[in-house]
Order: sequence, then structure tokens, then C-alpha cells
Amino acid sequence: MSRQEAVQILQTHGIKPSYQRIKIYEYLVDKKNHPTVDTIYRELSPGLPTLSKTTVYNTLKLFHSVNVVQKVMIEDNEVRFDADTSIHGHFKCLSCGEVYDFPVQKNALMYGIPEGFSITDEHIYCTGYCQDCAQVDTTLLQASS
Amino acid sequence: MSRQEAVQILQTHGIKPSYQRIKIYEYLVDKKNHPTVDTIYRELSPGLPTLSKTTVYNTLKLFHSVNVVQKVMIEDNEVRFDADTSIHGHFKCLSCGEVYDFPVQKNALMYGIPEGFSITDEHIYCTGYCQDCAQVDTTLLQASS
DNA sequence: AACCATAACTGTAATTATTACAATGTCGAT
DNA sequence: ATCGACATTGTAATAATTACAGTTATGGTT
Ligand SMILES: [Mn+2]
Ligand SMILES: [Mn+2]
Ligand SMILES: [Zn+2]
Ligand SMILES: [Zn+2]
Repeated sequence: MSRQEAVQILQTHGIKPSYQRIKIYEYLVDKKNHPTVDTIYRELSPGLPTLSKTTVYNTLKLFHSVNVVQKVMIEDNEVRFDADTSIHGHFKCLSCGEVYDFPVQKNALMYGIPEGFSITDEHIYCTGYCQDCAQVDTTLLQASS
Repeated sequence: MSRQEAVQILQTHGIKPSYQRIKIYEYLVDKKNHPTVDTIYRELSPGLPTLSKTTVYNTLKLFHSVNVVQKVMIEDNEVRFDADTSIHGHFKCLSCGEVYDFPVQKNALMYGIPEGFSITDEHIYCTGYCQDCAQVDTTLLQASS
């Protein structure tokens, strides 16, 4: 994503595009890796030596408040962030730790929610083993047989 | 739930039914309130004066490891627990804080997950305003018009 | 350019949830 | 009654997040 696009998106959400905010937003959009605060801080620090972790926290909270990012919580000890705020599912591989996106059926949720409830946010995620890691298991099983 | 039923379920999952474990399990099953560790501790303490919060943590971790409970994470600062381990959705009202269960379509998830991925766990949740709280909003709006 | 008000950034301290650990208690088998 | 294994407890350590106060960057006004 170009710097100008990033600035554009932040501005249309009422966010003043500071140097740090642009860098953090670009990181999220370019990497698409659902990083934690710590990962973002660790990866951006070298090129932004004065960056404070507090700024990363503040920035993500701001982004989230105007729906520029969504939070992804799968394991209870890590909060991840995603610049793709469209409705989609997340799959975390318990072996390699990778988080994958997957499409979800439109209105998959609506179905069971009672009349009179209004929804602001919906999340779908699962855990398991990705193709690569499941593959290894299979290979090992075969090798040992 | 009777004490005997609780003991039964714990035993069939290979858990030795200690006094504390039974109390915690009964609490989860009877209240169905998706409590946090803190809530469980606070509510059981009066009738179990020696109970340690560490025991609550240990017990829930044990329960979770053998799938006697599932974790419910909706907001990033609270982990809740649910003795209903069947696949169902959770709705948290942002106004009153109540967590409601709702049914989900069978295989709602499978749909988008690529070939070769194996799923161990699936979760669906959303946030919004429950019927009671949305009602109040409507009433207020009408009153002010 | 100098000045100023405002907002953003930074680093440290405080808070909170969770886990580690070591001591103590429980309980059934011998 | 003794023993060993496991469960419980209380405290200390860890880790994530937030609060806060000082500093710096920004943009407008003179
Ligand atoms: Mn995603
Ligand atoms: Mn439930
Ligand atoms: Zn994997
Ligand atoms: Zn409500």
C-alpha cells in the first residue's frame, strides 16, 4: 500500500495521519499477519528508533475505535490486530501458530439470534492444524508404520 | 444438577471429584452465566471459606484440558467459562453485560475452510444490544421525540 | 520567523490477570 | 498408623495493559 493510500484511509476515518500512525497502518495492511502489539513494536522499532510501545497501544485503540482495525482474539494471552475489517473467519494453527483468513457465509450468524437483538460486531474463529502441519503429521504416521 | 450427576461427569472425564471441583462444576452448570474466574471465586468463597483463587484457575484449566468446559473470550480483558461445550454462539450485550447463548447452523464454519485443514475447535460470538437494552433505547428515542 | 495552543508521542510507574512455586492438607492403600 | 500421591493453598513472580506527566511535533496567527 502506498503512503498516500494509507493517509487517505486514516483521514477519511477522522484520524490525523502522523508519521507513527502511518507506519503502523502500513505495517498492518502490507503484512496481513494479524500481529500483536508486541510484534508490531518489535518489527517497526529498528526503522523508528524512538517508537514507544505505549504509542502502539494508543494507536491501535484509536484505530479500533473508528473501525480501521478489528481485534482478533483466539488464545487468551494474545490480542491480534487486523486491518481487514470485513467479516471473515480466522483459523489459528496450533502447531505453527499461523493465523489464516477464511470466508464465512453471509448471515451465518443472524440465523440464530433472537428478534430484538441488535448486532454491532461478529466474530468467527477456529483452531486446528493447517495443511502444512497436518501434512507433517500424516507423513510421520506413514513413516512410523 | 445433583451432586451425583456432577461427580459422574467429572469421573467419566478422568477427573477426581474433589469437594472444590464439584462445587465449581455445579456452579457452572447451575448458573449458566458464563462467569469469569473472579466471579466464580467471589460467589463460592462465602460457602467455601478456604477456597483459593489459584484452585479456581487450576480447576478450570484442568476442566478445559479434558473439554469439560470451554473458554468464552469476547472482550480482551475477561475470559469466561461455559460448562456447555456443544457448539453454540455467544452474544454479549454492551449495555448490560449479559452473555446470551444462541444456536448456530451446523457446519456454518466448514464452508470456508480450505481442504487439508483439521479443526479442533470453533467459536462464534458477537456483541450488540440485547432485547431489553435495545428496548430502552427505543423508548428513550420515542420519549424525546 | 517567533509565538502559541493543541494534540501526539514517549518513558516510567501503577494496575491487573495469570502462572510458578513451595508448603501444607487430604485420602485411600498398605 | 504410616505412606505416597495428588489436591489445595498463599505468596511471589511474570506479563499485558493502562495511567500519567513531561516532552515534542504541528499548524495557525502575529
Ligand atoms: Mn483477518
Ligand atoms: Mn454458552
Ligand atoms: Zn501450521
Ligand atoms: Zn442488555
